[in-house]
Formats: sequence, structure tokens, C-alpha cells
Amino acid sequence: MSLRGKVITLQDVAARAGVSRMTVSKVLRGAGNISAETRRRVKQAADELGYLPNNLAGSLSSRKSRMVAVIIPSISDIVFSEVLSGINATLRPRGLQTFIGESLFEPETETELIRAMLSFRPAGILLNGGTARSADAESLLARRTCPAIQLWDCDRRALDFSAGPSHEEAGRLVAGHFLERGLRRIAYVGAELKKDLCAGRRHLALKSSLAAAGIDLLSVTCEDRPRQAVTGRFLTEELMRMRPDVDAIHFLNDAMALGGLSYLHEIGLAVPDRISVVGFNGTSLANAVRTRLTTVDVPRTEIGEKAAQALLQMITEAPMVDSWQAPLELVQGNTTVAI
Amino acid sequence: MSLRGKVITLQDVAARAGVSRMTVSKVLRGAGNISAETRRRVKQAADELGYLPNNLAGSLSSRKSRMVAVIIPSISDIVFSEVLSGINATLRPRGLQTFIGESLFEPETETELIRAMLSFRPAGILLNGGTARSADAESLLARRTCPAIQLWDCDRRALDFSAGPSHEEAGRLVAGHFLERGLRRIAYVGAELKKDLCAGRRHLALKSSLAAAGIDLLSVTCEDRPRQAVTGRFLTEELMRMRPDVDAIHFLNDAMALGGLSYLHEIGLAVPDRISVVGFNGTSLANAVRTRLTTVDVPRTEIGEKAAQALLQMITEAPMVDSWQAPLELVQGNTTVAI
DNA sequence: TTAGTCGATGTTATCGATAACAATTCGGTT
DNA sequence: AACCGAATTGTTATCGATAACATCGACTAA
Repeated sequence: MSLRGKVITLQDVAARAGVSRMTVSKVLRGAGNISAETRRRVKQAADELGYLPNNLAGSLSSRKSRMVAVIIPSISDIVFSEVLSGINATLRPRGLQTFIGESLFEPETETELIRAMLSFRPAGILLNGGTARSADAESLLARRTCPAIQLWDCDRRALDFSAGPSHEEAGRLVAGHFLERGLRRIAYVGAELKKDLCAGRRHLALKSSLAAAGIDLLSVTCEDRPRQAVTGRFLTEELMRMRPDVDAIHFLNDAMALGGLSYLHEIGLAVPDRISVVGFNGTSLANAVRTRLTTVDVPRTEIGEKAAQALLQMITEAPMVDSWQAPLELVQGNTTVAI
Repeated sequence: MSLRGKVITLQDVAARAGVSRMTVSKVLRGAGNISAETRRRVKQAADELGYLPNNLAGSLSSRKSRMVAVIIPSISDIVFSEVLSGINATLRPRGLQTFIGESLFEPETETELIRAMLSFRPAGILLNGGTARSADAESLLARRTCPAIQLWDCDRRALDFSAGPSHEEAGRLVAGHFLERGLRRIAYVGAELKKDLCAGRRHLALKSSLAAAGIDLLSVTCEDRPRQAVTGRFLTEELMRMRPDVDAIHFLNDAMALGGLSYLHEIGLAVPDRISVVGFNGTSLANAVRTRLTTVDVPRTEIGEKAAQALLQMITEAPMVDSWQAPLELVQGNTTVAI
């Protein structure tokens, strides 16, 4: 398909306004000293011609960019999309445009995205910390010419700044919750732990905290099912078959926890009296209409905001710290009605 | 913050491999006839130097791009993120990278995104059809130099191709469902209809189909609350106060329907025996663990795939049709247990 | 009057690649 | 030996902007 003819360039605007290219460039960027009259003429000419600047040329020439690359594992996961909202809300008013890529938790896809995005020489790059990073990705990042920020993970301090919770703290928090209540037959239910490294670290922290108290954590996980409600339900069924006397379960996330909850409800186990259930993320707080799940609330939007603020600081060369640890809060639910 | 020194360019690779810039360019793009030995040397030199092509320069020079711009209203809305998955899955294997922007249903934000993305001269642009489009946006699109595709809306055929359902058909489908069952006290519950034009058209189609059967649709909507479960619940409460004898409700989407459902369950109204409830999207099919809501299923992933396929065709100049209408299916639920 | 200053605009080189075409090499023909 | 065409590699111009500096006139100060 072929679309209209002539592309309007600075030169065309300059000709129409009766000035040089440079003057047009300055007017449109709001740079330099240009008289009011000339500004008016140039703007009018640009409008009349419908001039659209070519960012490829502009950024190439100035070696500056207003684009920020963001790579997250999954767009449909509300967790990441809320982090993204925080990023957008902070960057957009400052004139920076975010470009989003989805890695699907796949290291190769992430690598390709990093390559593609860096090849546009962005003003900054924000990456999710949860994915395993390929050697190629590491070396691309090592040679970057813009600030890089790690999201969602504050334990692994790889780049210029990190914003996210300590997943190890999260694991300990949940362990403490169970131990305080004197629970001892504790299980963990999760999926795709090999892909989602953060979840993996929460799991390990839970396991070792419990081990320190002489408790052996029973983990029911699988790698080939999605980290969603249906899987939570399915694995909980398995768990209850294997060990019907379990009295506490920590789920990888809230979605899986709600799935598990529905099964526990169905077989008549009272939550939290007979069995304690804890999710992760706090997404259920916003979504649930009746069921209030006990969960670890993570300030998702704020993580995005802090990351974006850090980026802005780095772009403007301001001095700064190198990480922001998101506060975690264990929120008690009222789970008597299953979903 | 200042990041390392020298940026590696084609010239550096050329020098190290002992060939000209042009040869390096050809090798790395896989173009032209280059001897195996030269290819080897060039690739090795590029690897050793850690060369990363500068897409700004490349695309500027060739006036070609491998980037595809996608603008959706909301990233956290699972509906759009599933469309996106279909797009990504189709384009990525063909070497096209998608860059995503979030318009938040705001015409000005959408306009700025269109401007920013077009100024990178992408290979194509995919836009959601649901948002009102500003005059500026229209004129930017009119002057585009790449194919443009409209997503999620097949009624308004503005661009080079449209992929999505007919929202008017959806409204009629729901009307038919109610009428077949002899229901006559019918209500509609929705939010932000001014922003989401597609929802608005579904609503109007429902209203006029019912009017044709002599039925007056009662609409309970508001503009200042999110299109989510809590709002569905809240508006359903209002509705039931205003008109307790209502026997059918169509909700803007599944999330709102589930919110409404929980309230109906709470006040003891049996669904679907006493009152019929229909959602929209079919997202509940995947998410619900126990509650199966009656809903209009939209093939979200497939919409993304069809749109991406059309784009690929246009890029390669192949002849083509100008729209794909997504099939809709009204799926019966088993709603006896509220969420 | 004359240099100095400032504001407004223009000139030239450059950013890092690719297109289009030119040049070279080389084995095979006649 | 001279020539030819295919395969390979190089040269030059260009993409559309911006940086850095040059210019020019008007106005001020000595």
C-alpha cells in the first residue's frame, strides 16, 4: 500500500515562513532567541503544512531522546500494569514518552526487546527484576548509554537504581505470620517459579525462615501451568490429597490464592479458623467484592513512581541514592465466604 | 550521570574487520552478496566490539522501520492486554517490534501518543477504536506515511483496516437474549460511557432493539467511577432501590457484572431464575473459578492476530480486504453462586 | 565617532546509518 | 592474450534534523 506523496520537512516549513531551517528548528523546540513575529510566522507555516517532526533525525542529531523504554514480563498481569501506571503518571507530565515491551518471562524475548529498545537510544530503560537475564542481555545493558532501573526487586541491585520490595522480607513476613499463630503444618503453592525469580526468592525465604523454627515447608508447585486462579485451585486439591492436615498455605499470588480458597470452601474447610491462607500483592484488596483475603500488600503504583522519579533525577544529573525498598504490609482478611 | 565513553559505530566495526562501512552494514542486515570469509570477520569484529546498531540512523536513512506502534486505552484492562498478546504473537516472529502506549481513554493523551509514535516513523500504527479521537489526532493520522489499523471496533471504518466486533450486533444479541426469554423489565448498568464509545454503542443498540419491541430500557450509569466490580455493585444497589421488580440486567462488562452479581446474591435474588444477568467480553470465562456468568464472548486474542496479519499484508503491499468482523457468541452461565 | 554588546538569524559540519551505483577481482571463454 | 560477466567490495550522496559557531544590525557607552 502506498500512502500520499510528499513528506513535509523542516526545509518546507522554513521556505514557507521565509526563514532558515535552523530558525524553524529553534522555534519548534522553544530554544534560542527568536522574535515574537518570527515565531508566529514559523508556527503558522508549520500548522498550515501539517509539519510533523522526524524524531529519528532529531534524536540522531542531538543524541538526546524523550523516549523511555519499559520492559515488563506480562501486560495482562495487573501487578505490572499498576507499576506501569505509576511510571506513566510520573514521566508523562515531564514530556517523556514511555514505550512498553512485554517479555513474557522469557529471557530471549527480554534480550530481543532490550536490543530493539536500546537501538533507539532511549533516555532511560526500566526493566523488571523478576526474570532471569541472559548473558547477552547483561552485556547489552553493560554497554548502554542511558540510565537503567530495575523494577519490582530490591534485593538484586544490578543497575543504576532499584525500586521494589524485598522479596526475602516478604517471605519472612509470611513466615512470621504463621509462626505467631502457632501454625506448624505449613505449605506453599506456586507455579512457574523458575521463570519468576522474585516469587522463587519469596519461596526460599519462607522455607528458610520456617526451617529456622524447625518446620519443614511443604511446597506444591509446577512449571507448566499459569500463575492463575485455576492453577491455584488445582494445586490446592493436590495438596489436600497429599496432606489433608495442613493448617496454613502461602500462595504465590492473590489470584492463585483465590483459586485455592474456592476449593477449600468447597470441601468445607473454614478459613482462617481451620486453615490459614495468605496471598501476595494486595491486588485482591481492590478487586474483591466480598472476599477479603489475607495478603502481603505491595505498593505497586508507588514503585513505578519512585522508579520514574529516580530516572528523572539521573537524566538531570542530580545526585541520588541507588534503591528504594518498597514497604510491605501484611493485611488481614475476613475470608469466610469463598469466591 | 555519565555512562562510559565511546559509542561503537559501524565505522569502528569496519576498521577492525578491515572492510568498508557499507560491507559491515550489508553483513549485519544480511543483504547483498558478501563472501563467507568476510561475513565471518565482520561478525566477529562486531561481537568483539559489542556493536549495537543505531536504529535512529538506520531507519532515517532507509526510511524503513521495524517498529509498530500500538495505542490502547488501558493496559490494566485485561480485554486490551489480550488483544495485545495476539498482536505480539503475530508480529514478533516476523521481526517487528511493538511499542505500546496507554491513552487512558483520554483524547488528548491519545493525540500526544499518536504524535510521539508517528514521529518515529513506524512501520504501522494500531489504534483502539473505542476512544473519541481529537481533530488533531485525525489530522495526524490523515498525514501518516504508514498503514493504520483500528482495533476493537468494526462499526466505525476510519482507517486502512478494522478488526473487532460490531458493538451494535452485541447490543442486539443481548436484546434478543432477553426478549426470547420474555423478560420485559430490563436495565443496563455501565460507567464512563462518554469515554468508551464502543460501550456507548452497545448500550444504544440494546436500547433501540428493545424500543422496537416496545420496551423502555432503564439505564443506570455514571461517568465518574471506574468500570469495575465495585462500581457494578454500587450501581446495582441503586438500580434495585429505584426499581426492585427489574428482571434482567446487562452490564457494561464482566467485571461490573460480577460486582452486581455479588449484590444480587446478597439480597437473595436468584440468578438466572428471578433475574437474568448478562456481561460482556467473556473474560469471566477464563477467570471465574465457580461462577459462570452469562456473557458475550469476544475473541480478543484473535482480534489482535487478525489486525497484525492485516498489517503484515499492507507492509508487503499485498491486496486485502478492509475489515474483519469478530464473531460474537452469547455464552450461557450457571450463575447460582455469587462471587 | 567607534568599539562593544546583545538579540536575532544564518552557515557549516555532523549524527550513524543505507541506497544507488561504481569499481574491482577472478575464473572461464574464445 | 584479451575479454566478459558474475560475485564482491567500495564510493558518494543522502536521510532530516541539531550543535556550534558566524554574522549582522541596532543600540549603548566611552
